[in-house]
Amino acid sequence: MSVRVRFAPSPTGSLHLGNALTAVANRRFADERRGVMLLRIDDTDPSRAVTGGEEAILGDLGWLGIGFDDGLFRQSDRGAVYAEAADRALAASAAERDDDGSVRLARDGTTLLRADGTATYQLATVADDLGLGITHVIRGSDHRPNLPLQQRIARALGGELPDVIHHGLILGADGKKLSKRHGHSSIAELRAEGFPPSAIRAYLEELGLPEHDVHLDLSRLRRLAVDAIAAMPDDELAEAAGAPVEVVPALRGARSLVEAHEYAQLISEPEQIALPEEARVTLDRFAELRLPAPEWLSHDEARAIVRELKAVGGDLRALRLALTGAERGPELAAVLAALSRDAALARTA
RNA sequence: GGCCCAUUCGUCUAGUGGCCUAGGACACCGCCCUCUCACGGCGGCGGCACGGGUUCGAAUCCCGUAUGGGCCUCCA
Repeated sequence: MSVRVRFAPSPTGSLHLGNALTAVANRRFADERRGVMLLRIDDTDPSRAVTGGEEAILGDLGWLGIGFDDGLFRQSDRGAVYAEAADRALAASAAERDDDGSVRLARDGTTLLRADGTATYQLATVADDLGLGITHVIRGSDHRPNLPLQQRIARALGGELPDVIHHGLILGADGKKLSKRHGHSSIAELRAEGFPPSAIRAYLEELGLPEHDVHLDLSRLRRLAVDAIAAMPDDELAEAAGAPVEVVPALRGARSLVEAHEYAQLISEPEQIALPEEARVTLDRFAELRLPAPEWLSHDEARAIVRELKAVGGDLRALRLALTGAERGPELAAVLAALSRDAALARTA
C-alpha cells in the first residue's frame, strides 16, 4: 500500500513555524516513500476563519517550496461526508442523537455533529483521515491527547485510525509557547525579516521529527540564512533581493535578504555625505586609476585597482564612503565592478 | 489539580549495556585572514537533571523525584 499523508492546517493566516515543521515533515515522509501528500484545510469552525487565511497558507507553502499532490480539500465542503459518517456511527449504535439534535459518541459523549448539523473537528478529522485514505498522520504533539478518542471515533465509524506520529513543538528561545510576542514566529514574519525560504526549509529539515519540544534557535536560523544566500545562483539572489543581476557579486556578504536589498540600494542610490578633506588624495588617485580603465570593470580588474590603492596607502574607508555613503557594506571591488566609470567618478569627484 | 509526553554542552543533536576521559554542528570567547560585512583557518569554554536500583560494567534498562511541555471546548 502506498503512503498517503496529509497536511491539514486551519485557515488562520500565515503559517506558524511549528505548523511549517509539520508540513515539511509530512512532505519529507511522503517523498522518502514515493508517497502522496495532500492538503486539507480544516475549517470546520467558521468562527475561527480569518479572511485571507487560506491564501496566506498557500502563499507560505509555495514560498517554502512545499508542494502537494492531491487536494486541496476543504472540510467546509465536505459536510455530506461527515453527515454520512455520523449516520454510520448512529446505525452501529456507536453514537446517539442528543435532545438538541447533536450527535455524540456513545461511549463518552464527545460531540460529533453539532445541533446545526455541522461536524466538529474530532469527527471531521477522523472521517477524512479514513475517507481520504490517509496511511500516516504526522502532527504536532499538541494533538497527542486526542489520540485515544480519535481511535474510538474511527472504530465507531467502522474503521481503524492510521498510524500516528507526533513530533515536538517549536517553542520560543525562552522555552515558552511560541507566540507573536517572541517575534519570528510566523512564516510571514520570517520572510519580512529577510530569511530566504531555503534557510527556513533547511532549519525545519534539520529538526526532523523532534521527540521533544525544541527551542527556536535564531542563531542557527541566521547562520543557515547566510549559507543559503551564499548558495543562491546570481539570478535567484537578484530576484530575492529585488536588485539588478549586475550587482549580485556585491550582495554576497549580506546576512539576510533585507540586508542584501540594502546593499543594492547603497550601490544604486547612495546617501550623499560630506567627506573629510584628507580623503581627497585617495579619491584623486582613484580617479587616475579608474579613468583609463574600461567603462565596466571585471571583478579582477576592480580588485587590481583596490590593491593598487592600498599599496600606495590609500584610504579605502574614504573610498567606500564616497561610493556608497556608508561605512559598511559590500566588498569594495564588487562595488567598483557594479558601477560604471562615470558613476564611480561622479561619486568621487 | 488530573491525564499524557519528554529530559545529553547556551541551542540542535550523535549515542539502543563495554569502542564515552561523551563525538559533532551552531552560538559564545581568543587568535589569524581582512577596506567594512560575510566567508574561511586555528584554539578555547561548555553537557549525560537528581536519587535509588539491575549488572562484572549504565548516558544507554527499571523505579521514584524534579523540571519542562502538551491537553483537559459542540477550537484545531
